[in-house]
Amino acid sequence: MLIGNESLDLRLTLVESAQCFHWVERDGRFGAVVDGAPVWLWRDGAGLHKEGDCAPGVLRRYLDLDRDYAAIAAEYAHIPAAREAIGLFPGLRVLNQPAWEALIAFILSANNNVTRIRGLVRALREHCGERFDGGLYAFPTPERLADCGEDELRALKVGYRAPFLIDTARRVRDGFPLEALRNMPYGEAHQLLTTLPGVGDKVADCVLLFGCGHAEAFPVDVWVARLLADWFGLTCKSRSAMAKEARARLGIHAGLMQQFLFHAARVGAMALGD
DNA sequence: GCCCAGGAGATGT
DNA sequence: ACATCTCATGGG
Repeated sequence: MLIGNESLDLRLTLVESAQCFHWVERDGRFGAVVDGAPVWLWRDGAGLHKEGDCAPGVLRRYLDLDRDYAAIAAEYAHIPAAREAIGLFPGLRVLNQPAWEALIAFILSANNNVTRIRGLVRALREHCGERFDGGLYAFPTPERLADCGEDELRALKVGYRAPFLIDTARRVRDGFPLEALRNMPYGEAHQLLTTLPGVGDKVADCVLLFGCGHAEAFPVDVWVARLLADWFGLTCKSRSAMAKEARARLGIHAGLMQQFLFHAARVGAMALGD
């Protein structure tokens, strides 16, 4: 079924840009469990297509298809590094994932690399997520993860993050208002998220940007810290101070811009100094 | 062996 | 508020 014909590079957005870690590519299609059902996405000459029970509107929102990225580009056209990064990746969009999935994935991301994060997310899904036809696994539910033992998760090689996953899952199971974060002011939502085990400033910003619709949330990891120093002249500040300054300079869509800059730096598409 | 990876938490000042 | 250390794991 055709779901749209907007500019969207599925591989870049769902896999390569490291904003989520669970989509699989098979025969040129991209699959995952979305909204409780397996979905496969692909593009041909007519546009973007889906196969699966997921409603088209749900996928359009997940893929951020209803946002005007040309308008975002115009917003940042006066900033050379920003303009260059946007121009390099015309098919990149910032996903709207379920907050719970972004939360678990980015707790695993701490002091880790993209390849290994992907492996850990897969191990977690295959160990305690629901299996569907076609070999796709859903994210484990908060209830299921809350009942895991620490040794059980350590056997999946999540290492010291095991208790973070379990304790955060218990907080969510017991009523932490994940869904309310979307409608809170950014600062309040950020502060509340950092009360969860394994969630610091950076992971909180990832959850807000990729899972709660807060486009101003600006995660600062090792790559973004380098790029802010090199391309924007921000140095000698803490990560949180860099994030605050970046939000001030880049405005209400700072986080969207961050994703273009992050990817440009990480894949070496724009040079970083030493 | 060392350093690094989409960092966070504990402890000390 | 800021600096330093440790925390598993795998790849270069």
